[in-house]
Amino acid sequence: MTRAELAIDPVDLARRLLGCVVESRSEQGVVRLRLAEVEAYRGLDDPASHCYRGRTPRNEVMWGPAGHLYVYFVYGMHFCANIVGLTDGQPGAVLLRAGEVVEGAELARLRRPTARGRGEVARGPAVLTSVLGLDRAHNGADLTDPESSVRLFAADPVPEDRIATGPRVGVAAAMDIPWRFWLAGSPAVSTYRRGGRVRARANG
DNA sequence: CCTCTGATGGTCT
DNA sequence: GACCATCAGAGGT
Repeated sequence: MTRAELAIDPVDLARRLLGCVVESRSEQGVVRLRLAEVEAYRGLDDPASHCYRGRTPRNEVMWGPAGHLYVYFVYGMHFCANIVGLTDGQPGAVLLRAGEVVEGAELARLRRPTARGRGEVARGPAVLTSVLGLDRAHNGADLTDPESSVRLFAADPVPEDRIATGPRVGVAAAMDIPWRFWLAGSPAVSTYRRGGRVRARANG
């Protein structure tokens, strides 16, 4: 995808990214996955965002430009990947939470031998990130660069009635903001309740 | 089916 | 030193 296509409000970008394909190439091979679940983190007034308390070395990439990867380390052992959207003076990105593996299931399984889904799906942001083989070395990677080892490919926009929404997962703040989006009925999106905090409903 | 917990270290106050 | 945008496995409050 082009930078212009990605330089939009992160909440709109989250919806736009559903169905799009992320490709990761390495010496091990190629994994491509179709995004099925994402979350938007936008602006200085979003208490769940890493940027809520201002610009720091960690969140630097979130301040733009659009189309770059923001990869962060969490819980002492996992990485999560985001795609930066329009910043326009405000930081913003979309967390990649789940996807269907459309190519490289064998490699995906090799990278996550114990993950649910047996390599055909990547459920959860840390699983998705490791299935793509991404870590801190990929922080800041340009997804719009044809030479990049990580790229993003557009899909036809998903019809509104195929998109479900709900509160973001694992955040204590802003539980009332429904900035989690997923493909209704996708096998990559777990219906498993996490800590009784997940509440959502498909629109169609 | 469900809920709870240990693992493990970077980041910021 | 508290707080994590988590995962997978264990065990039944």
